[in-house]
Amino acid sequence: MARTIGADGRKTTQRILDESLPLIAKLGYSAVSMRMIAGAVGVNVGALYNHFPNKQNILVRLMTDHMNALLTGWNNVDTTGLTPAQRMDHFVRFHIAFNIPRADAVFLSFMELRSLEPDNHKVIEELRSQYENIIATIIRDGVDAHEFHVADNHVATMSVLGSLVGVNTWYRETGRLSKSKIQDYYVEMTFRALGYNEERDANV
Amino acid sequence: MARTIGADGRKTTQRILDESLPLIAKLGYSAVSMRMIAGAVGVNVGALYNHFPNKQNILVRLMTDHMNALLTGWNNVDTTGLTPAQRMDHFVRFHIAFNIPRADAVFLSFMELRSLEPDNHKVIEELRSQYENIIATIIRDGVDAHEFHVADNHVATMSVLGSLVGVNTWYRETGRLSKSKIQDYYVEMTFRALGYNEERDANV
DNA sequence: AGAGTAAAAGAACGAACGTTCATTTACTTG
DNA sequence: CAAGTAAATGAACGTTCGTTCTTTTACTCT
Repeated sequence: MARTIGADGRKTTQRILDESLPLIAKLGYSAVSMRMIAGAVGVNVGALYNHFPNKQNILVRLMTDHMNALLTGWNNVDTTGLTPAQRMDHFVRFHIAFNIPRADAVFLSFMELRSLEPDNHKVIEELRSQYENIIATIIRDGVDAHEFHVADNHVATMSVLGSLVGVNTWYRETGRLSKSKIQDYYVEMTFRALGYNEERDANV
Repeated sequence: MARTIGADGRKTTQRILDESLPLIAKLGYSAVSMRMIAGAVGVNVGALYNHFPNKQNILVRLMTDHMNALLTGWNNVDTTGLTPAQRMDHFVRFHIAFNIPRADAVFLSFMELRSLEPDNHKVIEELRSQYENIIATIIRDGVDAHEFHVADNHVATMSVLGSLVGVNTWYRETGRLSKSKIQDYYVEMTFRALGYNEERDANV
């Protein structure tokens, strides 16, 4: 056999990404072989190399595509004229809404950094820190505007991010809580953790 | 060559565990070969099989040892006669103090569940949920005692756990903040997130 | 001291790995 | 319709994988 009827390069490239994502998220990058991916796509191993130069490049594409979509997604949220607290409200809801349907990509992007060669690692790490900066900036602005009261900006940023990232580890589509209820709860807890509208200063 | 001078089975077993831990934490279970482990220990590949029946068993030992130490550690914290809020204070400090020096084991125990065969997976998952239950119980008791005010017990549990687990992803020994300052900050933010001593009820 | 066991070396096993390559076939373009 | 390119096959490459096995040596116990 050779080229099959209806074969389309762009479609095959996308299918490789689509099939790789859940495989790598479930089993880990090292545990997924090119033959597994080829099998899931329904193609011979060698054909993968028409679309990606090597295995690592598939992982890199998955990660950069996800991180870029995440940052672009937030950029498309209109926050002009909003107070820091209102921006945080929007951010928490955005993060949850964006990440829940992308559990595999989220997991992979946070977990498989260690599988990347140094140069690729740098690229992804940079995108990742841009996302952290979004939170850090909102918190700083909120503190400056006396809406938030935190003992330490960095610890607050990391605590908020950790709490949000954790949603993906336990949320199940079929669960008891709707997505919008979860958003409400997380906004509430985030605001509390950040000392929103407290009279007193942080007593630490 | 054969048996080396001074070779001691129990010591070698422990060395295998000690060397495997950072390797697997850094590279992932699948990416670490038995030859790498043997090399780190300073022993031939075949010798590993005098101490562990197979590769997976090394991972299982690392995980069970860690989870058991974690649960035992908390059991050894005396909380008799304490209010739920005081227990939470102790718990947050315990979690941070225990986990920071064990970053590799923490990471591995949460991340390599997917590398376990079903039976082993079940065992570790059970230990893991025991730990979640500690938090859930304190929160429930605190709500019953009107010390905490949360909209949803489970979401609150997961948010607190996520925020705490995240410490390990950013804490560095050489960082700006001492361990005890971090404990103070996290206790404060956890209490706030749980609506500690609020007059009003949760307004969600 | 001699017998039995514990702990290592080191070679070897087949299977699976990522990758390459020649080849074949389908599509596109002039 | 012919020439060139895109996209696949399937076999093969050299490595590395987890694991097994035989052999050798160090220690322990009577």
